[in-house]
Amino acid sequence: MDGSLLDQTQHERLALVDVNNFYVSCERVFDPSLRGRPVVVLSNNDGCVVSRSQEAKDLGIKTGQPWFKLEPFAPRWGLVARSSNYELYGDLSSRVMEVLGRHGLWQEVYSIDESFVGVAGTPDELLQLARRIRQDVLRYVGVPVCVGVAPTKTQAKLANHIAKARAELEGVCSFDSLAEADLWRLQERLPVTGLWGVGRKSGEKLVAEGIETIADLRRADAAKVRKRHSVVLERTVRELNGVNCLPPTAEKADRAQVMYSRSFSSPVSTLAELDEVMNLYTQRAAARLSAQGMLAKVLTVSAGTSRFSGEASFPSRSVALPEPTADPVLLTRYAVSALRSVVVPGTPYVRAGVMLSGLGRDLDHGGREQLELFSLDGGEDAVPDGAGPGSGAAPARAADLSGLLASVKGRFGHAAIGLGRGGFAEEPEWSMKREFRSKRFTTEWDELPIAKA
DNA sequence: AGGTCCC
DNA sequence: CTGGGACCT
Repeated sequence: MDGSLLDQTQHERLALVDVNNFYVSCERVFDPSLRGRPVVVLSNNDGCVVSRSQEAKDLGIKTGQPWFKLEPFAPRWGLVARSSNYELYGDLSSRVMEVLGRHGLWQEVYSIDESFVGVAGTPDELLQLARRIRQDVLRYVGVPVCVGVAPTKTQAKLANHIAKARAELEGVCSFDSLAEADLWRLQERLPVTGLWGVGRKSGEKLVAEGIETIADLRRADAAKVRKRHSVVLERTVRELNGVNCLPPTAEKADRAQVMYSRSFSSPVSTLAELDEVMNLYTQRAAARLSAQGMLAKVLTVSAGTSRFSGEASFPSRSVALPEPTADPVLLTRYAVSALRSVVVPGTPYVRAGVMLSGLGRDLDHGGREQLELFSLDGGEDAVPDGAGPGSGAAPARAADLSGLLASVKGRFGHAAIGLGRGGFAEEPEWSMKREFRSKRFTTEWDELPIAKA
């Protein structure tokens, strides 16, 4: 039956919306000169390709390719590289999600650039809605998305792939608007590997059993698939047949650990520099910790030399903290001395990290995310409510300090304040290489785009 | 704990 | 080709 012509009943469906070439698309929002050209976004330290524009894909560039191998060809190809700018991507991501949320009955953010959205309507209405979603994201945020609409998550993923692959669909594919026969024909031509939930391993195994296309898998006996493979794959089969069996991805449970680990642009071998590194990294980790309202019981520091040259060494050390804390001052002190105790001066370290674990909820944290700047300086405001006489003045101060740091950074930029070297505006020498980073147009006051009328 | 998958 | 997280067996 051709849904779009005959079927006027209401359906509840899922839309899977994702941004095309997300990082590259973000870069293009603020730099239109990148449109229509091959563009790649590089990983930390400008190491290798993590996102490619369509034009870059057409050149045969693969994700994971090291930039230094590509760079010589860049001028000839007109290829442009950008360092990753996660502040920008994170911010644009939340704007995309906000727009999607307006259109759905419910929303499940699946990753930085994709989201499931609950939709309902007749087949025609669903198709219109999908088109409107695409238009709105383009108009309000400026990035292109594809939309796949179907009865189950697996099918919605598939619909989304089809929307991407077939230009004539203009970024939108809704199963209810396809004739059943056309849908089968499409699935007969698509390899089973690459379907959501079918990775390389099970893909190979399926092919060996004669299940080569998505249509083959859809026709397969679910019970047999479960026996031979797994319940996961059984669910995929059932989902392909229109039976919802993937529950909403669970609310993200509290993290078990917070880690901040980076490699340097150039090796670091002096204690003074390693102190600086620990200073900065621990403050980053502590900020994340307190943003999530958690306290840590254990701190682990580590450093590492290059794996490629000579004797590799990966010194690390864990410290049990005297009490659960998120206090950046305390944590930084422990981190600096812990790393000092395991590191050998003169060794060329290329990366270091701080991990906070043994996490628990900070019970005193509820609803106090946004601390006012002046709550610290005197008056009754300096005494947090609920703190009885003699009880916990020190932890309260720590919480306030985290909030204060976050709030100042939010208002005046990341370099505005910090402990020790953390507050220096100038980047230290070992800072991650991000030679081609665009401005943080939407999250730093000093980097707002300027419009001239 | 190890395997698999996904982003 | 790197790392992290989630889920399953």
